[in-house]
Amino acid sequence: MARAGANFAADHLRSFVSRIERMEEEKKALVADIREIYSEAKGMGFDTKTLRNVVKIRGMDKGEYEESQEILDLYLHVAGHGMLPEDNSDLV
Amino acid sequence: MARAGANFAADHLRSFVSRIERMEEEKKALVADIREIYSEAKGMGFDTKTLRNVVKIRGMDKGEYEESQEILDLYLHVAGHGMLPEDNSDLV
Amino acid sequence: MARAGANFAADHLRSFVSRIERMEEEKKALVADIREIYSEAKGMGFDTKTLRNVVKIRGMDKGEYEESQEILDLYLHVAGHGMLPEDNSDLV
Amino acid sequence: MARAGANFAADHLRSFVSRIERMEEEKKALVADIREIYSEAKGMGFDTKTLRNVVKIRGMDKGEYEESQEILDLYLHVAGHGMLPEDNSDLV
DNA sequence: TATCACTGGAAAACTC
DNA sequence: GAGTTTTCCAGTGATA
Repeated sequence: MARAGANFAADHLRSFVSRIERMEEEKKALVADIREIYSEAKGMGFDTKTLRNVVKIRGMDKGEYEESQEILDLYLHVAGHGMLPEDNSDLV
Repeated sequence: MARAGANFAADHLRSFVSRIERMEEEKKALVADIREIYSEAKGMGFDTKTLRNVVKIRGMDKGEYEESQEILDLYLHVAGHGMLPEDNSDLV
Repeated sequence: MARAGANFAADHLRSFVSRIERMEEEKKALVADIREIYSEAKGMGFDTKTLRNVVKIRGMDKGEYEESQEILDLYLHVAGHGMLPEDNSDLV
Repeated sequence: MARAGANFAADHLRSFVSRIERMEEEKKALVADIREIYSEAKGMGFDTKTLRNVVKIRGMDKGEYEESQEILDLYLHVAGHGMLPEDNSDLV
């Protein structure tokens, strides 16, 4: 049989493509499931946006979140007043 | 001339469409300008996401922001511990 | 026992959060697996970018069809108001 | 004078915020104007939804063309690797 | 009022 | 590890 090498490669290619496509399907289903849970929570009166925030924050490094809050506070202070509050930072 | 009414309507339609399209262009340009400012700020070392947050919060009613923060804190507490912190709320 | 409602809600909140976090973990693992397959294919001499394009094209057909249907619906809606195709000249 | 750097940064931050807020206001006004035009057209007997569709279709052509070009690029990239069109049979 | 669709931003993932 | 692209979600506006 001619082109044995090509067939060999083609077989592998087919295999890779089908494996990937199968996993993409699983991933897609998983995303749909997650969305479904949020929807369910919403149906019970929970605030979806806040819930997403909770999951995000819990997934963050602890200090990471606090730091981002501090930066936000600093920006808010500076934007809202004529002078820097404590003069203890270069802002960025 | 026949179809005077139709032409009349067509003239108005043309006018409406062109006026709308012109304003849509202006709006598009404005959005691009705003994005440009954020980009400029970023180039000076400011954190873009935080900056957007500042603008958003400043545009919110004051109590509104504080309330959303309190709800977030409550959710975080509940999600992170086995019991409710103060027992003074129905959560939602 | 007092506060049954709050504890009930808290239990649900914890349940939602843990279910979501668990699924997010699965999703994360799945993404890693997919990446692994691409890596394996690359090791066998396949061009990763091309392989991704193949998967994308194969998955795109359905979506493309639906999108073209939506555009057709738009045209039909306009045409249904006597603006297309004969009256087209009156539009611009 | 100490802290010149911080004040400098603070001034810039305030400037960015006020410029953005001003432009957001303009954008808001523009959106209101567009809505007003649609309302005016409606008052003259035009169907608002159809009118919006007309504007959308007229604005869509360019984008649609670019999208089809991207799809073509995908195909060409795959074809450039000897997978299309003759070797198509080996793919699936 | 509430749902639907769309635009625009944030985050994630792949590439180099 | 940085930049770019892609995917996802929040917010806004229109419609019923």
